[in-house]
Amino acid sequence: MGVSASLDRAPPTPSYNAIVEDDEDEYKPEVKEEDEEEEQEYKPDVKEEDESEEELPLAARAQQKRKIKEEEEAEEDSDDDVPLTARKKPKKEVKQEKKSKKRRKEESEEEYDEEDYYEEKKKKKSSVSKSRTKVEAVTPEKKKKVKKEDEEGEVWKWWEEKKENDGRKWTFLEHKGPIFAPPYERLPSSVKFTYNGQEMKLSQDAEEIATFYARMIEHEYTTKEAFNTNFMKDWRKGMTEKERSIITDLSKCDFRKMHAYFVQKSEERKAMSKEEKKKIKEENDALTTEYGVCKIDGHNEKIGNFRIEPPGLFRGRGEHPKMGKLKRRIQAEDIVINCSKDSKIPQPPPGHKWKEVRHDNQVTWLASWTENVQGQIKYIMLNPSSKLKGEKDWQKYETARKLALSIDKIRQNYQADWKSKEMRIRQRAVALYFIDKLALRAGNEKDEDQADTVGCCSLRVEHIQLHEEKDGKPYVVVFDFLGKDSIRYYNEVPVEKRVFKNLQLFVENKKGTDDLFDRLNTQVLNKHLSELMEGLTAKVFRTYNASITLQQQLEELTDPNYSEAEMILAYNRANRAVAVLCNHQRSVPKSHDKSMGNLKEKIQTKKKQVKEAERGYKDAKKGGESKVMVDKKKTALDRLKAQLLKLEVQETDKEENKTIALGTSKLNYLDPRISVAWCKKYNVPLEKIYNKTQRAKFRWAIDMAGPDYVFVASKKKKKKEESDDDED
DNA sequence: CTTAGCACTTAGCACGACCAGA
DNA sequence: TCTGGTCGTGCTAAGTGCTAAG
Repeated sequence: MGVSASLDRAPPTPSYNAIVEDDEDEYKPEVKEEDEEEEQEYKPDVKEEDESEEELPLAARAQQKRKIKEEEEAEEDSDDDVPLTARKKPKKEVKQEKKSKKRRKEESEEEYDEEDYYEEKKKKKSSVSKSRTKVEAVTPEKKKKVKKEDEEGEVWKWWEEKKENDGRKWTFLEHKGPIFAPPYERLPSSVKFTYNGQEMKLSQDAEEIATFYARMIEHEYTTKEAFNTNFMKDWRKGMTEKERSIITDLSKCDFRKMHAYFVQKSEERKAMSKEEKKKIKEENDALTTEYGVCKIDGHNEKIGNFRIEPPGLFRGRGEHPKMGKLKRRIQAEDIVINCSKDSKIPQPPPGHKWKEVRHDNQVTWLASWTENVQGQIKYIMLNPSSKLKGEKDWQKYETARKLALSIDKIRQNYQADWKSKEMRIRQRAVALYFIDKLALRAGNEKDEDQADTVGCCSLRVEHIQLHEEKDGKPYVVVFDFLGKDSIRYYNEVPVEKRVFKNLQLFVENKKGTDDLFDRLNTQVLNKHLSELMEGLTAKVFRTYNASITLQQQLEELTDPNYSEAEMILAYNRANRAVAVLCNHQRSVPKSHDKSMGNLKEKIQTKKKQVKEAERGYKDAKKGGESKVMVDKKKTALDRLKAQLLKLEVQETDKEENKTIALGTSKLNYLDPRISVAWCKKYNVPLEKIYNKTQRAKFRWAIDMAGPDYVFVASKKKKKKEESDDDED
């Protein structure tokens, strides 16, 4: 099966036969008139271009360009080379409680015409791919087995089953609905709130909202103006007429008693006896067993979040304009339930009704509600260990692997586009280059009422600096912007001259607050990408580059003779390379310095011990002690040395990990089969790499990948595929 | 087309359970 | 047994990207 042999256990994505050899012309790079010589640049008639005017001093060139630009602008509306923003309409009003249309297709979906077709296909396929799971092989009584298997926590090997490709996500779904936040309990009357020094008994609603704030007064959120303003506004809405007339100034509110009360409460909780804690845990487990599991297509699967978010104050990240707003309590009346028609419909709490019960098997969620702060829909969905999530995950990595097959082409393609005469194409090409090289996020447009963060397509001029030369390197672009979650991205990147010149062009005559890529947005980019490869979007590059980096790094950093500790350090380093690439950060753990100090101390002590042991050993040897004695000392010395090494490794690891979060990439970007294969190949226990949750999530990969699995075969080795069958 | 709505993935942080060393 | 620290887990915000509506 040639190239796709290593992919052939990959049902999720259709049509791998489309992928052929690297150099196959799969898509038409619409590069017009490609020029052979570097400098023999295609000359756009009106537009400026970059290289061929090399000789002109920069300033002169700039002027020239500016002039052209002006002309260009003068007749802008006639061509399609118009900044996208110019077409954009002003921001829409904030829609809080939009009535959503309920016209759904779910009623009709029971009978699909294609059904038979898929049945057919399934039958044909199943003779080949039907799994030989021990469980299933023995009994044809699948149903019975299944029940047993789930009770005992055995594995549903869905990845060995044929995947349907209609949009249907399930055929049977039954669950108990969500768990609601516990009702508000009033404060004991001994806990006083004072306003302007005056004791005040608050109404229930006002008190509840006050407690949300009181819990947070130690947090730096409460020092932010936006937080306080938003809170005050929403709090006042929850007050009675009378309260509202009195409480007008947050700074006159004294929440300290309330705060102290909660601190005390939490200490009491901590101080509970073993038995009490156990009892609570058991009650909790019981709830989890009842509500945390659903029945889907003959299997029990865990639900991810079956508890409704409790009311509280919205905590946005970064400078979120809505921070401090009240997140109101969710009732059954807010909840839409999704389940099978023929399932036991979940019961709303006594005296309540669901907002709606629907039976939409085109979606994966079990329940949803609209949150009031941002007007977004929240969902209750399955746990990552579920088939529905796992299959999607698997498919994601298969798409990334597929990208590997055409990445060379795509790179050539966008490099050629750097010279395009069309501005929008150049912008697209440079943006794509960043996405590919730097693993930037796509960068969708955002509303004003969210924190000001950007991704690639939404970069603004103020987010980059261009240096003809920096620290001895030519053509350096300095990126400095806030990305997702307001995490800062700072990077100094030497780029190709062409890219640099293009950027100078994009920046020209723009204010810092103007879009860098004014003729590009994510839809345009993704449209283009989907033409290059089926299923290709901007985010695939992140997955691809993350996974391939891990594979390469592992290859590079692993020495088969390593001890287990060294193996793990090697793995973490490879993982870290990816985390750095993807800019996955974390705040330095509070205890970092301290625990680092402890570690260092330990190392010192251990060093001393090693020295002593060394001396002891030498003395024994010289002193002509018995062979047994000498050997004993030698063993002791070796053990100490090993311990020291382990500590030192730990130290390195810890220091390097200070501000880098490994978890995110491990969970979301790294094809788990790479890690599994590596573990199997070098006999590293998988538990050292993946904890229990992670192993559950990646069960499919653990089962599937053998020691020889490769994410992508290294270049020009794609012929000998048969051996890459990762069976078992 | 553009835009809004929707579904789903990706993200860092807080907190509590648990564990190793004093 | 206590304590300090680490780690796992839950939580929920914040992204991406597709599609239907306007």
